[in-house]
Amino acid sequence: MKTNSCDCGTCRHKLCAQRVPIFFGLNEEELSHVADLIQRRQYLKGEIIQLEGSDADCLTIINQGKVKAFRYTQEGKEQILYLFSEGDFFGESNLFGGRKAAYHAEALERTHICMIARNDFQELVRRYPEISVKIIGALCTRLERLETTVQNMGTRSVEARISSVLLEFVEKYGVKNSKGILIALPFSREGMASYIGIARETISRKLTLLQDAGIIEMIGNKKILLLNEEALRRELD
Amino acid sequence: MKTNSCDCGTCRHKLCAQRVPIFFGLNEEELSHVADLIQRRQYLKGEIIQLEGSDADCLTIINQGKVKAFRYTQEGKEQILYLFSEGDFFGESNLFGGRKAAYHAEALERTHICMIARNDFQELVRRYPEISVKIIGALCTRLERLETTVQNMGTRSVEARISSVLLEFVEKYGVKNSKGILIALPFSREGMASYIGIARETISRKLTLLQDAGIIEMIGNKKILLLNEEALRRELD
DNA sequence: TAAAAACTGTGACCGAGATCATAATTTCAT
DNA sequence: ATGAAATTATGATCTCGGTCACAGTTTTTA
Repeated sequence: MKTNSCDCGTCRHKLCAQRVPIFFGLNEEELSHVADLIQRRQYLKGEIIQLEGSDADCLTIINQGKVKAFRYTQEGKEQILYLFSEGDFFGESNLFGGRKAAYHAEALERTHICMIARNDFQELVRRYPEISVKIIGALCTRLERLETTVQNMGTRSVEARISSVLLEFVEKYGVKNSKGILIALPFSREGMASYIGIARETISRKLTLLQDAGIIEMIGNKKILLLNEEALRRELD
Repeated sequence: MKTNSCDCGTCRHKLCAQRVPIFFGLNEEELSHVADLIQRRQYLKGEIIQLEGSDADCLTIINQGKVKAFRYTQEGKEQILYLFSEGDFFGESNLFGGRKAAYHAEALERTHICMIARNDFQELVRRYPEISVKIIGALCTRLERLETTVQNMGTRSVEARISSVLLEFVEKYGVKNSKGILIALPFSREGMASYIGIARETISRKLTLLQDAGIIEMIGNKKILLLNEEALRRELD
C-alpha cells in the first residue's frame, strides 16, 4: 500500500501539525513547538476512539483516515452525526465547555490521529490567538452542515436526502473518470441510512431506482459511479 | 409595560455590552471601548432582521427579545433552525468564514439588538483574545443543540420530539407556580411544528393527548402549564 | 479458493404522520 | 365590547417510509 507520510522519527510530528488547517499560518518554529505537544496514535477499522460521556480532555485531530461520530438512543438506534476526515478535529467541547464527550467516535478505516492535551492546547491558543480564529471558522462550517441536515430532515423527502448525501460524498471523495464520477463510499448502506436518519431497506430501494433511471451505477457495495450529476441535483427538489 | 433598561444616552451602550456573555470578563474600561463600537437597533414583532443570502457584515447580538432563525425550501416550507434569546448572537459566519447569511432572522417580539461591524469586531478579537474563547464556547453549545436535534429527527417519534421541545421551553422560559410550571410559548403551534419538523395538525393532536393524560394544560394558544414534568420526561422514550 | 460471515435487495404489510376540509376558538383591532 | 381575522382542533383519508421475513450478493477469513 502506498503511503505518503514520512516515517523518520523527527519529522512526522511536524508533518502532522502542518497538515492541519487549524495550524495553518504558523511558521516553522511555531509548528515545531506545536509538534512537541502532539501525541500520535493509530486506530484500525472499527476501533473506538472516543466514548460518549467520557471526559477525554484533549483535542483529537485526524491526520489520516475517516471517523464516524454517532450516538445511540435508549432503544439502540444509531444516529451518525458527523463523518470526519483528514484535518477535522473533535473534542473541542471538552476543552472549551468543560463538557463530556457528546458522541462516540469510531474509525471507519485505519486512522491516524494527533492528540493535544487540554493544558497544552490552552497554552497554544493563548500564545497563538489566530488558532482560535481558525477553530471558529471550522465550527462555523460544522454548524452550516448541521443546519442543512436539520432542514433536510425536517422538510425534505427521502429521495432528496439521499441525493444530498450522494452529492456530499461526490464533493468529498468523488474522482472523475471517463464514465462519470466514482465515489468510494465511506459507509455501508446501514451507515448511510443512519447518517440521514432512514431505514436501510429504504435506501436500498431508492438507490435501485436511481440506478434504474440511469443516474447512478452501483459497483459492489462500496462504490457508486455517478453517471448524471445534473439529474441527481434535480432530485434535490 | 415595565422596562429594566436604562434610558440615558451615555450608559445604555455599556449596559448592552455588559449583558452579553461573549464580553464577560472584560473590565470597565474595555467594556466602554466595546460600547463605543456598538450600534443599537430595535425591531418589532414580525420584522426581518436578516435575510438569508445577504452579506450583512456585522455581528448581531440580541440584547432583549427573541428571534427565530429559519430557512425556506423551494416549495415554501419553513424550517426553524434556532430560537435566539437575550445574549445570543448571529452573523458570526459572515465575519469568520466570509460567507453569506445562512438563514433569515425575524423578531418574535419587540427585540433590541447590538451590532458590531466586521472590522471593529476583528479588531476587538485581536485586542481581547478571550472573546474568541467565549465565542468558541457559545458555538459549542449551539452545536450540541443541533446534534441533539439531528438525533431526535433521525431516530425519535413525534411524541418524543414534542416532549423534548416542551422541556427545552420549560428550561428557558418556565416559571414555577403552585400548580406546576408555566411556559410562555415563544412560538405559535405552526412555529413549534416548524421548529421540530412536523405538521401543525400533528402537534395539535399530540398536545391534546398530553392534556387528556393530565400532563399539561393548554392556556389559550400562548401558554402551557406543565403539570407533570416526570411524566413528560418519560415521553422522551 | 471455498466456506462462513456480513451485508444488501425485495416483496408484503402496516402504521405514523401528512394532507385536506371544515368547524371551533382565540386574538386582535376598532 | 364586538366583529373580523388569525389561529387552532379535529375528523377522514391517503401515502410514504418503516418493519419483518427471507433470499441473493459481496466480502472476509482461514
